[in-house]
Amino acid sequence: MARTREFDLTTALDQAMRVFWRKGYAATAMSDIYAATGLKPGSVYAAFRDKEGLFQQVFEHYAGIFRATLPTDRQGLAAIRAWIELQAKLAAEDSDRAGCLIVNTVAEREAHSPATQAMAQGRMREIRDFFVRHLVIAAQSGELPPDTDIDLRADALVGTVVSIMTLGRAGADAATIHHVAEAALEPFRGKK
Amino acid sequence: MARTREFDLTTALDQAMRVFWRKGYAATAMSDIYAATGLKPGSVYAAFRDKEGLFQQVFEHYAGIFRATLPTDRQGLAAIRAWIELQAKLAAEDSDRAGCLIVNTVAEREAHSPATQAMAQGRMREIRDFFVRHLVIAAQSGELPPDTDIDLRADALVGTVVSIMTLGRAGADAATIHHVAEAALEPFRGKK
DNA sequence: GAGATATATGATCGATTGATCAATTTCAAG
DNA sequence: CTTGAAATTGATCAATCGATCATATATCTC
Repeated sequence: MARTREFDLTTALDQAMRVFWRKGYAATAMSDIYAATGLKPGSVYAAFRDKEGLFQQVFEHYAGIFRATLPTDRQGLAAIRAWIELQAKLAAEDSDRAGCLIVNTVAEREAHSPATQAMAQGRMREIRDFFVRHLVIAAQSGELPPDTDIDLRADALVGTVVSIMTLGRAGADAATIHHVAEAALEPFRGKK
Repeated sequence: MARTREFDLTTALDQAMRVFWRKGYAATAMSDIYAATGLKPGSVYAAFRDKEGLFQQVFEHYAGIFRATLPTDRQGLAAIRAWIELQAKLAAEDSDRAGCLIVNTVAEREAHSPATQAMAQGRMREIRDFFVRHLVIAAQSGELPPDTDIDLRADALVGTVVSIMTLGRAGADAATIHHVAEAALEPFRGKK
């Protein structure tokens, strides 16, 4: 019927992702995308509709990768601790200082359409749900007191992640980032 | 000798500030500045050199206002508590969802020149110094144990502020922001 | 192989970007 | 009042923005 696509969609999304991730949406020009992917305008627009469409697919691509960092082999406080420490490590080691595309996107709110904003808010909710889930497990298993304020602890942990990501993007040094993570895990200290 | 300026520099900076604050640097067009200030291109460029020069003066203008929010009538933990709670209140009530221009600027690092980045990093340091100063006072006055890890506590508090500002910009609801503030002040709870 | 159809290409679109400029206006010094 | 210097104005600059297009090319179905 027709000619086949010569480039790999996922590879292109991955290359475009790095640009949006590092530069942000508004500061990224389509010419940056052409340079990063090696594609020409026509191919990009045929495959991704427009800049916003490209970003949304990039965002979903990122969200999938990001979701894979959530631990599945632990439960309760161990899962929370492991993930916070992993993210702190990644943020402290990230030489690109790109932060987290989800946090970057909700923070660059003005530059995005309502539809894109909603996508990003959805992913933020997903992060919060992860914390709630494991906090509930911890409270039920006796790791945390039964009267633990789950909402407060979940919001505080979301705040910690946002902070770690933003500090990473801002170029804060590793010690600062690890201190933030360490302090955030203090309320769970000494509990198995 | 010459014609006098017809507009007030500080007023213009204040009007331009709101635009950069809300939209970010990259997403702000000079035409947005003309609209916000009522000035024409020639006047803006004559007074502020270029977009970067304008932003730097806007940034200094903001930094002055921001510094004035730091409490001077309290010391030690009371000062820290008061300021964190004030910032949480401001972030939760901010209908513009603009966040904090200092945090926004370090987070939008890629869009700024090294000189502008350095200015923003300097202000971040200033915030940290505020925490260090009052933590030292608290430790010396017995509000905190003498062996308190000042660096860790200061970094954690900086992280809290970054988190509150970013969540505010992201449009998080008031409860989330207040939860972050509340959890951050927990290590100091019960201490006079 | 022929025809149909999707993709690749790169020139090019109008709009907007940051910035400049000549012309005009205004004010202070002499 | 004259004169020089600074400020205002609005047109306009080249460059870049996101996006489109006609054309050429490649692939699948028949």
